Amino acid sequence: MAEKQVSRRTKRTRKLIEDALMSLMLEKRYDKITVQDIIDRADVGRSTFYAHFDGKEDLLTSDFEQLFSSLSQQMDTDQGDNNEVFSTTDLFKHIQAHHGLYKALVWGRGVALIFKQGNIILSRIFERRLIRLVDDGEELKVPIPVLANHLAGSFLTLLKWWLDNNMPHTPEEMDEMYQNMVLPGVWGSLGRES
Amino acid sequence: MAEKQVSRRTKRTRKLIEDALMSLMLEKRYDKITVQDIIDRADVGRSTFYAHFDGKEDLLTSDFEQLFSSLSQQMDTDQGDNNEVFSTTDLFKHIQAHHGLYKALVWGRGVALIFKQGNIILSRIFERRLIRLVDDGEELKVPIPVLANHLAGSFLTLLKWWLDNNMPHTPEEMDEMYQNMVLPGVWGSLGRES
DNA sequence: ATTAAATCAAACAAAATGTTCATTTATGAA
DNA sequence: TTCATAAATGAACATTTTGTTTGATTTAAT
Repeated sequence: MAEKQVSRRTKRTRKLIEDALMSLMLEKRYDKITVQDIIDRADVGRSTFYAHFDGKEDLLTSDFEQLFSSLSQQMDTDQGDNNEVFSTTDLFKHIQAHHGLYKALVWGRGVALIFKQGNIILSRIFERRLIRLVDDGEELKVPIPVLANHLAGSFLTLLKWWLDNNMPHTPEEMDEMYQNMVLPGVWGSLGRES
Repeated sequence: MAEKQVSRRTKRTRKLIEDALMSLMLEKRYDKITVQDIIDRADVGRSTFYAHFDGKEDLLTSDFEQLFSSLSQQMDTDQGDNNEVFSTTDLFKHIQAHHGLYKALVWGRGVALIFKQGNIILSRIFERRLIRLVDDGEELKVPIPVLANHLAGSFLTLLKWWLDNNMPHTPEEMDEMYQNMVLPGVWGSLGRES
């Protein structure tokens, strides 16, 4: 995997631009932000911007993917014992640590991306975990993909609520609520007792 | 409430434009659609468009509000007996009836709007229903607003899955899955047995 | 048939997006 | 430190999209 060779100058510039977008996103809706705004804030030439990104869209996805890939990586190593197959404490912690960033994303067009990309990534993770729990051929009240989708969606919904309300609870408390609301239904749908 | 006096001609034109946007949204992402696209499709003059709407944004919210207001109205009259406080069959039916429209909305920028506006409207409804179920002062594992948010979010997540997968189940089946996944957690969080 | 409202096309101004290029600046390898 | 070169600059430019204005036409209600 040939490490992409990037000069520190390039790295710095990219970071300048990315940070500019983030800071702007805290102030106004993504679709109201122009490229001009970004390069003004980043104090970077117009041509420089286009040398690095194809446009606003590209910039946003770049930011976002970076963020979520570190997260999904963490969740994947982090298997958890059987009692905590669906623990989200670490997720909430990760997000608390980067909450400025996430908050920015949860605003404007960010919501769409979070709910799309985030759902895809999390669903995949939950699906893998669910499959380990059921014997194949087993008849379920709710199909696995729907369950996985539900687990991911519920998490993201709760996450959004948390961020929208300035994180009034600890990650542990949030996880507890999540477990309370979601687990009974999941176990039931799998035909298990909690 | 003086009924707004609109000529049928105006109504027709507005509908032409609204339909044009809908049909375009099935083809490409909302933010890639230009006003030019819309008026070409609607076969309507540029000035006419701006006579009716402030811009694309205005048009979309107009479409959306119209759709969701009829829905929330229906849900509000439709109280349901105690066993079906959280029945969503009618919701799924309503959406099936307008699925072209919803599918369009669930695409591009629509997702953001659905998950924002839709969540607000549904949360309000669920919150009212939840309040009727608990004695005040009662200590809950999960606060009512969080529960309401969860109910709304789970519904919208499931709805999106349904539409994304070309509605492979009947509204009744979808509602059953919804109940299976969501109710046990809600009753548990309220400190009740199902 | 008359009239007022609504639509039209076409031409604008203004804003935002991308591209190009000659010039300057910083980087890292020698 | 030196120096070749990769990267950033900014200013000019073409293009696209937006939103407004005009005055000529069409349409629908009385």
